[in-house]
Amino acid sequence: MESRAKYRTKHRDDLLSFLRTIPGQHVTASDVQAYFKNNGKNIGTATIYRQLDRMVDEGLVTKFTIDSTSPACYQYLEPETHCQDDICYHCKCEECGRVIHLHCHEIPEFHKHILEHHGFEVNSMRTVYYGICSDCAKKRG
Amino acid sequence: MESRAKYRTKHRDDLLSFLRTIPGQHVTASDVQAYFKNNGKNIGTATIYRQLDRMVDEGLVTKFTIDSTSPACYQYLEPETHCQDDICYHCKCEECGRVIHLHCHEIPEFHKHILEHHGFEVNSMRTVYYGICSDCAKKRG
DNA sequence: TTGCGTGCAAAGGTTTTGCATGGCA
DNA sequence: TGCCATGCAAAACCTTTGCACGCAA
Repeated sequence: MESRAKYRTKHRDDLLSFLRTIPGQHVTASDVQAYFKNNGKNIGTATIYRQLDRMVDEGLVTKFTIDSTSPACYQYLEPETHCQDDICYHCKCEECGRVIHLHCHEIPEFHKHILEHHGFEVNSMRTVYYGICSDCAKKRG
Repeated sequence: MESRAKYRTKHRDDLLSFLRTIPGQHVTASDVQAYFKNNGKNIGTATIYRQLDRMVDEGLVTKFTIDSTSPACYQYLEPETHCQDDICYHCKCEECGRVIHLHCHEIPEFHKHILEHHGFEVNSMRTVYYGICSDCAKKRG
């Protein structure tokens, strides 16, 4: 099945340019819209969702959800960091709600174990580790 | 800070009884409401959300989200499997939607690493590994 | 010229909230 | 009796959809 021909539009270029200025960061559709509004450019909500979803399909961007009440997050994937070594993993603190980006070499090895011994191929971009961050652990005592 | 006194109500008992009949299964708030409606009992939407969220706080139930458009899932946690040795870990297949319960001794060790080297205390009951199950991987070829 | 992209507004669906009433302790 | 729980409806919120028009190729 062929996919439809895709056009390169000004909005798409603007979106990609913006995303490239914030590598590794998470933004919501509404964050993106606010950024353009602050810079005098208006992009419709639907357009932002449509372009972002298209980029997810194209593998340029990942999308993930922390929980059902907060909006979806999008993150631009830098082409040069597509190698397994520099992927960041997401830890969400259940107490303060902060999302910590973890760079840990043991995680890919752990995922490899799960694949080889349990046949399940973990999607690193999608999986979120829930727990308590060090700051909140200290406060708890 | 003290937490408020909590009451034991008929709706709460009904909800817990129902959840205990479907251990390891995931239900949405709307599934739960439909179940009671089919059995002639009416429980308001808000009540279901409020009780379910309270059970999550109490550690009786876990809640997780597949993506931002589908509703949140709730799962009753059987008390007898609360001991560390028999905790099962949840893997959700992004393709077929199935949830695989994994018993793996490397997971607690991995979580220990995250805690000791990165200061983040993973909550095993809440964390869900997203990815592709072996069946779907085979179908993909 | 063809058909994809866009804007706007409306619709769709889930979850939360306000308030009066009912029920547990 | 004092709070907490509930029901109902409305509100809030994110995301998708329909349609007419604009624009890329």
